[in-house]
Amino acid sequence: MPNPLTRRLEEYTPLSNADRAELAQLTAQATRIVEPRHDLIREGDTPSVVYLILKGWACRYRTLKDGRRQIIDFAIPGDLCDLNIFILDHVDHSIGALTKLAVAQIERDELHRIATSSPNITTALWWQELVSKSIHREWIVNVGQRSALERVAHLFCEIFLRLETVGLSDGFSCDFPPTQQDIADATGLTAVHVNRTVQELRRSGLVVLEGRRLTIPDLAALQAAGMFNPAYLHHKRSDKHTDAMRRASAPGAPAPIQPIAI
Amino acid sequence: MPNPLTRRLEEYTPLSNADRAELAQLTAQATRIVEPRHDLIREGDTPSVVYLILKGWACRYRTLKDGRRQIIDFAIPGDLCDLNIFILDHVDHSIGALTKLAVAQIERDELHRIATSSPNITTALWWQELVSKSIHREWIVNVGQRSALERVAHLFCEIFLRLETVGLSDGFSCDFPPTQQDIADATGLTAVHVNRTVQELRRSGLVVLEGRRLTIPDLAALQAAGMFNPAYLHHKRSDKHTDAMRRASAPGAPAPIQPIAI
DNA sequence: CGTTCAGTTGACCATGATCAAGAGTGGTGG
DNA sequence: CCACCACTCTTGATCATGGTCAACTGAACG
Repeated sequence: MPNPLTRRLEEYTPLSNADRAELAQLTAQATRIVEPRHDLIREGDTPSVVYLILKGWACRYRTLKDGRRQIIDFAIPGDLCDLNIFILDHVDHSIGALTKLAVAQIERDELHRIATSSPNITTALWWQELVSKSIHREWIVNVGQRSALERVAHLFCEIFLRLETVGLSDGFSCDFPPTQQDIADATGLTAVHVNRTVQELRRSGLVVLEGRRLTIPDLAALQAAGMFNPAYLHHKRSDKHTDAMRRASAPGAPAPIQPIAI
Repeated sequence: MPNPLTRRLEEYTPLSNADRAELAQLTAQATRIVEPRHDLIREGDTPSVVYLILKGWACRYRTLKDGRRQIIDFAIPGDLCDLNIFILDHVDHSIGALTKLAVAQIERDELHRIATSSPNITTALWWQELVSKSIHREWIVNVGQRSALERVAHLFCEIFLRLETVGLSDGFSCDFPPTQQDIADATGLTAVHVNRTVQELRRSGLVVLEGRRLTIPDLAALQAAGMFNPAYLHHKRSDKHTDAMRRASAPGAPAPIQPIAI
């Protein structure tokens, strides 16, 4: 079974055996362990390495001066943290461990070497970066427009599908370490209201959430309840249909993607 | 006076005269005019060009099936739309014109040529991409955690500073074409409540908003009211302090940024 | 076996939504 | 030039979603 990063990247680009070997090597870099509820990176830091999550969950978050906290995104195995250290000079958000966390520390130079030698990997890395931006956009919609029930349902759908693409679901259930307070911070609700909302989802049979494990008996139903449309995740599978249609309607069109140098 | 794109990019990287000439050429590409309230790109499209906003305002947005609309970001002169067409195969959001809009259409190949020949420009383009991602993050915080008054104040601060960096403010006022309904869609409020909130901001002397023009008599006061911290915009000026501190504390450190090929 | 932390429940409250109507403004065509 | 239309802004009355505060339960872990 391939490692999570390889699985994620192959979600987008077909990789050669050489590419896979390169990625395996990345994964084997110096590993750092972070204890639950400790920070991997803190706002204002200027990290010199890129972190690759090998095992465990983390969350990106920002805090306001008066203590309010907003979780910006969850990070799961296969996610890279802060490719942007190549460009921006300090990180603008913190990353905290939700569980015990194992991360590979990838040196700038190492990543740079791979990026120059394996264009497939580079494209796939940027793909991950852009998908995570698309996820940000969806979160703005989530907190801005959806009701409490929709928000929580939507979050469950997203997490489940993202875990699925890295092989961390068994088809209808997955680990789910965030506490109700974490869900609250991610959805812009309070923990009390998240509790009531989760109970409602349970009552209507849409989710089973217990013992840090999430089960979704009927994904389509939960998606409907959360107004969830997976297109924004830009997964291969969810794009298949659109892809096929586009190729059919634009016969002479898309050459393989032209990578852009940076 | 340099064009808005040049101004924006120089906010990050010093550009050579050759770089500036290249950018001027980009700006001189085929121009497209879009009427107010019409779409430049629609969700699901697979555009073959990158748009550069020359004049006017646009907004990125997503809509839910039942008509709810969330504005994800405003786009102003100097903003590039969808650099990601190099990687993702369909756009996941629409871009609509708020005013009459003039955009330059930059062909993939053209951009690719410049990217390979001018590393400074490439870095600067990716910088813009990453900053806009950071802005997305801040919007999640805005809609997720802030009160109505804070949200609107925060939006005003952001827009004002972004316009300032492209030379579209006179120090304390700027154009502001979005309607109160647009502000509502951007902040996750209703138009009625935005109206009351704007009135409150007016009453306390924090903003003057009339005739599509925004005036901020006391920016520091408005920033305080909106819990606004400009760090997330990654502007040169707001980073100066941190930069200086970092250089002082890490003597042997940061070599010029290693661009990563893609 | 006590302490801690997540989850749960209830009573009450407030922010912001909804609905509806009217006022101002600008553009268009008769 | 004026009448009309469309759009934005404004205001009031009422309502509902979700917040706040506080107490209690239960499981996990030393």
